[in-house]
Amino acid sequence: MINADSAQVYADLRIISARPTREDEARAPHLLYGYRDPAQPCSAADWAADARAAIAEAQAAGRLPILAGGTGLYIRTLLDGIAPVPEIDPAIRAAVRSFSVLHNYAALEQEDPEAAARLRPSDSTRVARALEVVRSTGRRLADWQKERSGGIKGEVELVPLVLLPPREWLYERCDGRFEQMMSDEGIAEVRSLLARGLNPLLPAMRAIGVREIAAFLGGELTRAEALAAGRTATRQYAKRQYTWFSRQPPADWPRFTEPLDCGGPANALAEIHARLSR
RNA sequence: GCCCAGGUAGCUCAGUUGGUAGAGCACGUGACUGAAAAUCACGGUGUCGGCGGUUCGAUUCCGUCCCUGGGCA
Repeated sequence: MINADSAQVYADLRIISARPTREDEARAPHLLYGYRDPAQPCSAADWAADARAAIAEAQAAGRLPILAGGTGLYIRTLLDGIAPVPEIDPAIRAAVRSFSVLHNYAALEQEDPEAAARLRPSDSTRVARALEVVRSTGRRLADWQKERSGGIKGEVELVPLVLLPPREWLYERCDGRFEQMMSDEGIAEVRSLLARGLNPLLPAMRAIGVREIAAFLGGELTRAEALAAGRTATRQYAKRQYTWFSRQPPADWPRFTEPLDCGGPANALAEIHARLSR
């Protein structure tokens, strides 16, 4: 099993990211789960490189690699590749991220007007990315993006399956899942993560559940408020995944739309087996 | 029982000198090229508590009833 989820890569987030349990992990080798320190953020390209290695490792061992996870950009990067932008100068990155979108957008209009015209002035992540790329590499992001490298789509036999269970069923699961995160173990996990004093902008610090439970621990939210906020955030995230996986993957990837409880996973696996045996 | 305040979107509330109403959040739809559990865009979803009255027209004014909160007994 190879993880394709951007939060499950972080060591400190076993419960908060709903990683496979130790019992699950005992059933088969699991790779790329909890393998990174939250202090070192993982990018889509970082993960894709690790996933390529993990797939090669599985194949060398004569095992069938199964990727599972909900980060669409990661999977796309692995299969289709990504623009070969070099590492960004850390000082430039830190400087860009310390400014407001407003400030960065004004700078982008000067340094890469084409990108500024393409992006929303309020889109802080993309504005910052375009700006750090042009500053650090001296080349516009759009120029880099004319090329994609590292995709393994042509080198592997892919058996994709998109899971799109009924929305109502999914939302009930989201509510139940956040209740589990608000357990003593989940709260303890967030408490020790907070104790590390990491930059709150790091991906692991932004994971759903960390914010809400931190607010509860800090006395800004009651337990009930934190629970409600976490459930809402989980459902909203599920909806974004739903939109991505409904619309972004190629049309010929099969969509599995049944609930995934009580035989659902078995049905999904049967579908995979059926496709593999063809 | 009496007095006061309030009843407007799923929630918290604004507003309409009488011409059927709008913010935030929630919710819905979508975008997505190195932070993606991120970031962003679009959309108002409503017997304005009920019933009567005045009026060309009432969510708005009047009466009455119901409900909620507070106070006095």
